[in-house]
Amino acid sequence: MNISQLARKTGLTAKTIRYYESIGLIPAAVRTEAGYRTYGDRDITVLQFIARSRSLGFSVEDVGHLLTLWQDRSRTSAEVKALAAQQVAEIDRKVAELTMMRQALTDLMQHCHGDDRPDCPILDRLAGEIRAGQEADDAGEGCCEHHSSFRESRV
Amino acid sequence: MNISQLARKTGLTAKTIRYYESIGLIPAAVRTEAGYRTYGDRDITVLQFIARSRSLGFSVEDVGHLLTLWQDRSRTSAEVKALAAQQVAEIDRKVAELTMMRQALTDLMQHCHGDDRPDCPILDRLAGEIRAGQEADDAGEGCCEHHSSFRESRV
DNA sequence: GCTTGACCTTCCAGTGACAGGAAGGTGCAG
DNA sequence: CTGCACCTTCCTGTCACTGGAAGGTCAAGC
Repeated sequence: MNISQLARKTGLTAKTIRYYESIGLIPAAVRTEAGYRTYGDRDITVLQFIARSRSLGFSVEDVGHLLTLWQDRSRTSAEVKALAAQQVAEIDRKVAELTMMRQALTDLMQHCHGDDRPDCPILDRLAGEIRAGQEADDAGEGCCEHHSSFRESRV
Repeated sequence: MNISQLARKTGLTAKTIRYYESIGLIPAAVRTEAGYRTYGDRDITVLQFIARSRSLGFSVEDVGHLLTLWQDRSRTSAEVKALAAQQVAEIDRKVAELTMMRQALTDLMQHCHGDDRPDCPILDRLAGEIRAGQEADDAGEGCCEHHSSFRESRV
């Protein structure tokens, strides 16, 4: 089986498979005389394992760990379950972060009439101006001040 | 005001501010004779606007758009609200994706006793094996086959 | 034998939004 | 004048790939 056949059977791209080989996630493939990579049925299973793990949000590094555990006959199921639990916790963290963003955004939108007029409370609030008579707390600071805790991460 | 003072007042880092200048998100700062960037109070407002927008999940490109709208006295509030709505939709999409991942993960975990024994249904299912007597549908395919729709994105 | 087109190879660059660090210049207090 | 904190630019690294260039290989059809 050539690389694009394997790609088709696993839902990955040939590029991705070569990439996984290059970073050592999978061992180097056997080559034909002409240098073409050849694969067997075992490789389909391995790459599907990887694809499924990635689709569950595990990082490539985590997948490497999972592959090791999978090959290791002496590992305990508790180890694997712990990794999965950690992944669930990470997902929960991201959902919480996104939920806070969503709340802040819809709060902003609620104050905006959203019509033809140029006056826009969303921009005013992003700039730190709080319109009189709408919220009485804080003086030009604190409206959306979670940003240090809110810094980037992967889905 | 030097760059690190501005950084402190906005919650960004000096690196980030220089980066924003380098990609043209903010105009080039005025320099002292020695080449130091100097900033005024207006810059605090602009950078806070940027920091708040970023913390709401807007991409740097989106923030550029928001800044343009902010400066543009003739834009309508509807335009801004539409951008915010788009951002909310994006957040919802990510939450849905994460929620599906979470569900699939907890389903897997539910079948794993998580003890000292090496037998692990999580790994078995990632590899495509469905243990007899637990689920009768599908034959080695289809268990977690959403991966094409599940491919990467930012929080 | 020759061409065509689909495959395969390697290598390099780009993505987004910065962070880290090196090498060197500046400003000011003691 | 000696620290030390700050500033500058430039280069590299992150993560998980993707795109593309330049070139080799294979099988089919003429």
